[in-house]
Amino acid sequence: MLPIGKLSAATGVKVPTIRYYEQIGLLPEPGRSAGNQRLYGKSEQERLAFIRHARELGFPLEAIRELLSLSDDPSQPCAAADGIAKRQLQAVNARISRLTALRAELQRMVAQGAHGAISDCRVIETLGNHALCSHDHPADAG
Amino acid sequence: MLPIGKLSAATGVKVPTIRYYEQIGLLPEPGRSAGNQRLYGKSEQERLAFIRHARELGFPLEAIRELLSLSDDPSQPCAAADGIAKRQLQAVNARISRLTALRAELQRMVAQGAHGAISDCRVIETLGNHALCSHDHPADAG
DNA sequence: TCTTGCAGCTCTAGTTGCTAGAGCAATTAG
DNA sequence: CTAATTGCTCTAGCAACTAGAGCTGCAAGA
Repeated sequence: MLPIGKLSAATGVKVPTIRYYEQIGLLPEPGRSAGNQRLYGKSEQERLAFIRHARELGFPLEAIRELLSLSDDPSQPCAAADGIAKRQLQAVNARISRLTALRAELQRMVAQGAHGAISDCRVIETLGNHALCSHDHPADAG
Repeated sequence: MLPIGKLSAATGVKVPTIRYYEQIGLLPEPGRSAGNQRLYGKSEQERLAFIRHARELGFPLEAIRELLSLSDDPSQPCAAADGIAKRQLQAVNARISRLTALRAELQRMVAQGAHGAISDCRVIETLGNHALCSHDHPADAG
């Protein structure tokens, strides 16, 4: 049985984050020591490792909650979990293409270089004049 | 002189967002009509367009605040603005490479397909077992 | 003129995924 | 036995908005 600090070290999830996950119901309330300190077993550690890995892959906590509830019921079909992963893949792809377009524009801005005073600064001018920018931007900057 | 709704339509920034920008000091307090409604002129509209464009490029509001204060003083050298843009470009590059790595792992997960029940679901298994994943993940999922 | 209905106002609270701090109790190392 | 570390609860804060309540302003049609 590990106290929270050891669990944190073992999984790489910070202590307040573990307590936060418990608070929002991603982790079950663990047993306590005589002195009221949380004690975790193997299954909680695995569950937390699962959460951590999914977070690293960019899954939002709500998706992780759904994946956990699926895996809590092993008779469920796999398709739901697969769908969640596919949505996440699509989201990542969308963010990559957004960012690639942004990079192109930033590179154009920076390539002009820093010459004189602000009054003829390409960076400021480019940002101020949307017409100088060839493409149109979607709503979210990713 | 435009009321806030027209300014919103003209710039593509939502009405509550405009008020929020005023509240945090990115936009000056505009003049008001006899009935206490905000009225905006050309310069505020340009300033807001600048903010919007920079937000679309992913600049955080603090960087935008700095760019605005630079452009408010046209005798400042351009290098500072250039540095901000370069930092932003680096941040975007970092996020792209993070996301590209994540995409590879998600693609591997999804490529296994949805076969039977959760009990032999590749997605769940991959997330649960970090050892199955060849690379190590940095802290932030981007 | 009246009235209807949209637009605007202020204020508070919620979102996501944590992080930081206060002020205390428990445990552990020396 | 004491000091350092770890743990506890609780509240508040971060970015960058978004949503809602409950009110007022204003323009246009009947």
